[in-house]
Amino acid sequence: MINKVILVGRLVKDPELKYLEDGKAVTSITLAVNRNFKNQNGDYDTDFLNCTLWKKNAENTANYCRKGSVIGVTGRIQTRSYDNNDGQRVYVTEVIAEGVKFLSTKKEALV
Amino acid sequence: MINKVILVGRLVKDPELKYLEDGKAVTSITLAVNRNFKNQNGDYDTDFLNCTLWKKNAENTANYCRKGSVIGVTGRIQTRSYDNNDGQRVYVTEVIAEGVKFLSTKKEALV
Amino acid sequence: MINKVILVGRLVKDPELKYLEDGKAVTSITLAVNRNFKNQNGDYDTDFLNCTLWKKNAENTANYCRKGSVIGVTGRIQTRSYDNNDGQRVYVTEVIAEGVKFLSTKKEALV
Amino acid sequence: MINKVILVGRLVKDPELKYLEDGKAVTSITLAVNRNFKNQNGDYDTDFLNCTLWKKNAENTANYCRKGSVIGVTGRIQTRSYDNNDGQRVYVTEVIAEGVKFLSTKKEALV
DNA sequence: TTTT
DNA sequence: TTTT
Repeated sequence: MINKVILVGRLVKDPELKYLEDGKAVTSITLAVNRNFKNQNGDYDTDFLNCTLWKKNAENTANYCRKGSVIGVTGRIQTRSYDNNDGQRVYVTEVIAEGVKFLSTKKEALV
Repeated sequence: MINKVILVGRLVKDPELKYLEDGKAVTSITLAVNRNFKNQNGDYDTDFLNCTLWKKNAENTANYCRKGSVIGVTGRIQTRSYDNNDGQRVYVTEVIAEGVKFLSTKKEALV
Repeated sequence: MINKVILVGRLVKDPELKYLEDGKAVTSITLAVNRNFKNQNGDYDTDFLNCTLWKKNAENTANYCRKGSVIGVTGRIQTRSYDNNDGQRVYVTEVIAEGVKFLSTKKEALV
Repeated sequence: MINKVILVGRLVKDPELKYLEDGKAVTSITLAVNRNFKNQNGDYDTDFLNCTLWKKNAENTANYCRKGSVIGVTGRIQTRSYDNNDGQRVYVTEVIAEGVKFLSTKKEALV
């Protein structure tokens, strides 16, 4: 089946790089993506989309991006669930990045 | 900014059509989208993705699709949050459909 | 930069598999993709989009698909140019497939 | 069927705005999109992709963008053919923009 | 938990 | 709450 996502948005905070026990790099980021159309009050809502980056994508993003950086992410939507402390099932939907593109001000980021 | 999603998957149950007070048609569906790669146990996981359809898209899907139907959805990811009965904030991520395509067996569905 | 294409359409003829001198498998297919909106005469135009598939994607498509098969292709748009026999420069735009999904009638194709 | 394209690239020259006899605004632009992977010589090729913009998208792009501006385009691939002066059939593939996003340096362009 |  |  097909599952493709393409996002361009801004980092809501500095990315934090972690390493799993097996040495794999991971970073979880949240992208603020402003909508292109106005709501009933006449202003633009924004969606806050969680993305998970792996390996080189994780390391590069942690190295080159900061809160406010504009980033393009291509990937897929993934769902998972877990039981929280209150014994309730929590459903999580996030974007798993397959590619990342740095689009911020600095010219070199745009190559 | 950019926020695009393209999915092809199967309906996990019959779609239920509702009408809001203002007369607008809505349908919430869940698409089962099998992944194209195997997990560590050697089988294919599937993601269950909630999509919201509006107006003609909602009505047509309710009329022409059933549990198991293969559907293509194009749209965007949206986030929203609400407080549940226990006073906890719940975060919801769903796909808002802009286009829907019926891809099931019956030839006429594929036009 | 970002360059993503997602198509679902029908094969206009049986795919022909070739092998390059280095042993790499290639298949060039044309997808007929019906538009979702009517032209001024009230009928649906269709776009005929050339796609190039490599390796396993090429071999599987040649093995499992025929004229009329419904196929999903994800990939990127590529441009190239060459000089034809009359010494004229010809510009070619085609889709390079990164993933292929068989969506035809037969149930097993849809896994 | 499904036909979706998402591009982020740079304008290769200033956009030229035209108006058809019926008053509709059109702009044809070419986006230079650098590939994310190296060719056999170790450098990055770039694809030059023709896009056609209509109405407000055409006017805004002509007003706010210049050669070198970074632009996001979402839309579909379209094919058409015509006979050139030498009586030869020429096939054209281009991207018809449905949405445009200005991503250049100037902060305000990124809202 | 939210960016310009 | 999960489809083939």
